[in-house]
Amino acid sequence: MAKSTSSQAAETRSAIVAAARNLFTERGFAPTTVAEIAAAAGVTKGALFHYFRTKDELFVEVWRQLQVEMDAEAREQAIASRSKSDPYAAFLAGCRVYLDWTARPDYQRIVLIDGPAVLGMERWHKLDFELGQDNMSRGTMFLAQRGHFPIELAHPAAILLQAALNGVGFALSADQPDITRDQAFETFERLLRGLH
Amino acid sequence: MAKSTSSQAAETRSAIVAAARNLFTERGFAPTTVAEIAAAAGVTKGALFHYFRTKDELFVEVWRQLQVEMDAEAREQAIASRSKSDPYAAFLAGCRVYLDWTARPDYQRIVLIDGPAVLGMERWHKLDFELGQDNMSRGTMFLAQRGHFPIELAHPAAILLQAALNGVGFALSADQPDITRDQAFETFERLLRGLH
DNA sequence: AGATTTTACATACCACTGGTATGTTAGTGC
DNA sequence: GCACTAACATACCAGTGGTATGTAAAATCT
Repeated sequence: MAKSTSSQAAETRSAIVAAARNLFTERGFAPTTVAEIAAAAGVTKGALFHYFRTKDELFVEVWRQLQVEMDAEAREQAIASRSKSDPYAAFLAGCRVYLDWTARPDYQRIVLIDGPAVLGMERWHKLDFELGQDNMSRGTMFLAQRGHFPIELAHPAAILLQAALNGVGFALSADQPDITRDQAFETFERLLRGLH
Repeated sequence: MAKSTSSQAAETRSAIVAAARNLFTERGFAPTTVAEIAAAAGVTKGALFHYFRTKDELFVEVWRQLQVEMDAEAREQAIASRSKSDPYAAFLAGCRVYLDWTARPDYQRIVLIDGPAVLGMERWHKLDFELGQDNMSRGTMFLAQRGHFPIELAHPAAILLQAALNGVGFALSADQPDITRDQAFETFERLLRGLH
């Protein structure tokens, strides 16, 4: 009794991804079993392994989905905040969106915590920094060009700043109220402007 | 044929921890089996589970060991670099030591990558920030007191800066030579001084 | 429009994993 | 010397990711 049309098949597939995303968020990658994922998606393990050769491969798909969503929103907000009076307002808006995402439990657990552990450092570095590092580097490059901070430090600065945003998400989502989102972003902005 | 004296027992225990540390560094937490660890330590699984109730518990011990070593070296260097002309030279020296550790493969894999995934966010946050965040906060607090940046941002700044150092270790240990250790630290210093 | 191949799953099964239960032997206090 | 415990070894188990195999429907070919 195979599902007939290919659109139904696509539905099945995305149901699996959605179920995996929920369970990975709630309980993390390792403690979540593929049987649970299949059950939550309303299919059997056979179906799951038909679409994904391994549990890791399914994880990568979920990981990618989150990154793409985040990136889309960041770009959207960056474009919306474009202004001629403050040429890097757009860049700053993108950073703000990214900061918000780092505080989201799904993004945090899947992308920031389990991501490096499952993918391994080399794949994670390649994928993650490909996506975010580029935007950040453009921002620091802009600052270097008009401030008096050396242009060869633009890339190192981008690395440091993106890592700072990654880490602050952990602090924000921890229940302890020793830091607010606005404080975090204000500090980030000061660090940025402090460069030039 | 139980090992007799308690000193021999301590040796066995530390052999297990050392073997685990090596294997966790080389292959990561999940792919390393307890049987491998026991074999590498020259004992059986029974011995391992005699000392550690669970694989996680063994991991925590390894994790702690690394953190303690790092902290000891940072403190040592900080004290050695104390000077009256530059009152926060000691703080900076500690940061430098920490940066070096974030680029080490064992510290990176065990503490920074697998740590959050295995411990979970809440335990990780508690343990890690207990150890490292405190030092960093003292440094930013010092800066806040004599610069013109608001003291309520000292703690957020500490969080951002430590995360920045965490992240830069990844970039440094990746084979790509787009950033050097000195560039990274110079940039970090600029960010620090930019605060006030 | 029948035959053939491919897709989309379900079912049954397997090797291996972390963990447990149960030995067994040497030391320790009395 | 005798109970008791610490320090392991051995045997075993439930659950896990993954595979091999089966099967019905859809797509494709002739």
